[in-house]
Amino acid sequence: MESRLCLKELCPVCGDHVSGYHYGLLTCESCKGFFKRTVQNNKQYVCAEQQECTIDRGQRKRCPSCRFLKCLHVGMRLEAVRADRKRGGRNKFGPMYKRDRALKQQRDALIQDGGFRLDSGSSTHHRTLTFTTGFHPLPMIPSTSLPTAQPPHLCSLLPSTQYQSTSFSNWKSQHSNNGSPGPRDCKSTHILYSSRSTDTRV
DNA sequence: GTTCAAGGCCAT
DNA sequence: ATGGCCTTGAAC
Ligand SMILES: [Zn+2]
Ligand SMILES: [Zn+2]
Repeated sequence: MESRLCLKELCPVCGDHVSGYHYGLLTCESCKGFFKRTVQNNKQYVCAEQQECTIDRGQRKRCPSCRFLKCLHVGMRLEAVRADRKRGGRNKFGPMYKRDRALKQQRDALIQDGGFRLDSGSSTHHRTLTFTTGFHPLPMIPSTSLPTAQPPHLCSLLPSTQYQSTSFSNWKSQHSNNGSPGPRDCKSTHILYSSRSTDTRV
């Protein structure tokens, strides 16, 4: 029942339970970590099939390539991964997370408020919609999750291509190497100046 | 002082 | 490499 005490949403990537907002939307803890590792270490995956692998709780480990692709397709944002690796604080998505939460919360309130529970026959009298919280009648719920966000066209999201967008997307060092699978050593090698990029954490 | 998402740690 | 849990820290 309670939407907050359980977060009954499912991860749009793998279907596992979400643990909160991560890099732009609600995802599970594992996909959060996977996305972070992938972007931070500039991992390059190659699908052994045709980029059509099923990503679910039990198979998400099987094809990192399709998993990362799906991460991007569902809207996880590269720019939410900090190139400078600074911890804590709030990024520019903070307000959006808050609004998205409010939307979901209100939607839930409507549903539980008899929104879709049409009286099972009998009384033909219209029930007065009492908004417990005193909210105004919402025009309509767009149903989509993050409407106000500006989803970059999927084209520019693909890591396989050269050009990236911004922030971490300067893609650090795509030129770092070829052949050797190890971008690694991000810990010892402090890459990049403290670039501010699009991450507006002032 | 509280939030809570972003990064770090480390046992699988 | 994965993912559960921990620490951090600007916004509120
Ligand atoms: Zn997931
Ligand atoms: Zn695949």
